[in-house]
Amino acid sequence: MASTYSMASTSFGANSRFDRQLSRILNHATAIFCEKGYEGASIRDLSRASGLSLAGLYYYFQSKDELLYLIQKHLFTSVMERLKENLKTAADPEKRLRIFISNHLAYFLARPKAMKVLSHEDDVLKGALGAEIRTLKRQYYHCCADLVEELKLTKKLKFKSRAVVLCLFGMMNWIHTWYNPRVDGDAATVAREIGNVFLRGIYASTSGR
Amino acid sequence: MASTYSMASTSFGANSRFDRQLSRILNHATAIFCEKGYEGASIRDLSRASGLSLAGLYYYFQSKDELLYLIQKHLFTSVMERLKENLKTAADPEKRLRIFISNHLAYFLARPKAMKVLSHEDDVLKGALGAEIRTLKRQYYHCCADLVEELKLTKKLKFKSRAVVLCLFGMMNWIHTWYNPRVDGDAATVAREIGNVFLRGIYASTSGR
DNA sequence: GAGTTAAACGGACGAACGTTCGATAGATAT
DNA sequence: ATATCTATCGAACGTTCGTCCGTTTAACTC
Repeated sequence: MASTYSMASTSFGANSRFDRQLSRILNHATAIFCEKGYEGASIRDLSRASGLSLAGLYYYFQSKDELLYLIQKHLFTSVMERLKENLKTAADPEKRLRIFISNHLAYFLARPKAMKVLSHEDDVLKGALGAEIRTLKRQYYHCCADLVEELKLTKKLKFKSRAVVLCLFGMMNWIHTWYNPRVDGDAATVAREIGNVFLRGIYASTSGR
Repeated sequence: MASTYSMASTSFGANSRFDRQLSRILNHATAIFCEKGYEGASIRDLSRASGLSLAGLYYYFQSKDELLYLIQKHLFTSVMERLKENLKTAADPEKRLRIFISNHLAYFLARPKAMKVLSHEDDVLKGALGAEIRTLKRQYYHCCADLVEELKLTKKLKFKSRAVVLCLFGMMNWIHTWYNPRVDGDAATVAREIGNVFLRGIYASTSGR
């Protein structure tokens, strides 16, 4: 009974055979959770999709909850990892915020199904697993909030930080409901457009109304 | 067997005793769908919450699907009704767009659970019921898109209309994940803030980048 | 090639699911 | 007083659910 998991960079990270198979299963699970929702998806759906038996699947995880936990945890740690790497290349506050936006969109528009699972099954997990995911999410939020605060101080802007940061997340995360690469261009294009709206939106606000 | 429903203005509209009871049930259903999600919520949960038996509930609707349909349909028609009323009071394109935003937020921040059900259970309805809801949604989207287009022409602005309209919806609809009236102020306050970010965001864009 | 571990399986468990049937109490109409 | 209709109920139907037990095959190790 293998009970520790290792995570690498691409997809769900694969070293040993166990990791590779688990990765395959998590990818199938992501697709199914995306299509039917966590509650609407059954382990039997996953069994059909992955070609493994019901009992065979349970060799790789302990419960349906843990399945969702593994997916969400991997996504948060993975996008955060890339963010930290990308932020090293710039010191200018505006550029750094643009990097956050393009990192977020590049990562999640390349994984639209994962994006939906992350934002749609946001508060499904209860107990310890849910608490851990919420912690990761809060860390990611604060990365963005810090960048906005940095910019705000540098340019002496005036706005409610909480509100505008959550506006930015709204613009970015709502995308999974409408994005079509053929109509809307690639991730970099959308990142530039959202960055434009957001930065102009907060730049003009040096006075009250 | 009663098979036609009437809808009035407040909550779920109540004329006859039947309508009043149906309204009560739909309100309970909204709360439960909000808390557990459509798939995760059971008719038994609704039975417990409403104090009616399982079989007694089915006197008021034909299926769980129809329950969700009734909720979503009422919300769309109801918010649209108010919008049209409110738009009568202004002719200036910018004011009209601000009215759309404040109408949307006033309506949905007063019904946070309904807001979540509407955006969270967006694509669960299949078949004819789902198609009808999607039509209502498209109409509502176009109301907003037309207002943005109006403003764009008047002020000779330059941007991808589709992208910015969906950015606006993103900001507005993401709110159900974070809004706290004690921290973030009332609906009018949030509407002003989002309106500021959005309008400044699109006003500055008369050139390409 | 014997022995051990890893990986998968069939088949079942009890519980919960959406839905329906036939019965019934109260109200309304004749 | 009788008949009809509205609103409700208990009890069950057939499915599907997540999970687990015992066993078997496949893959290494020595």
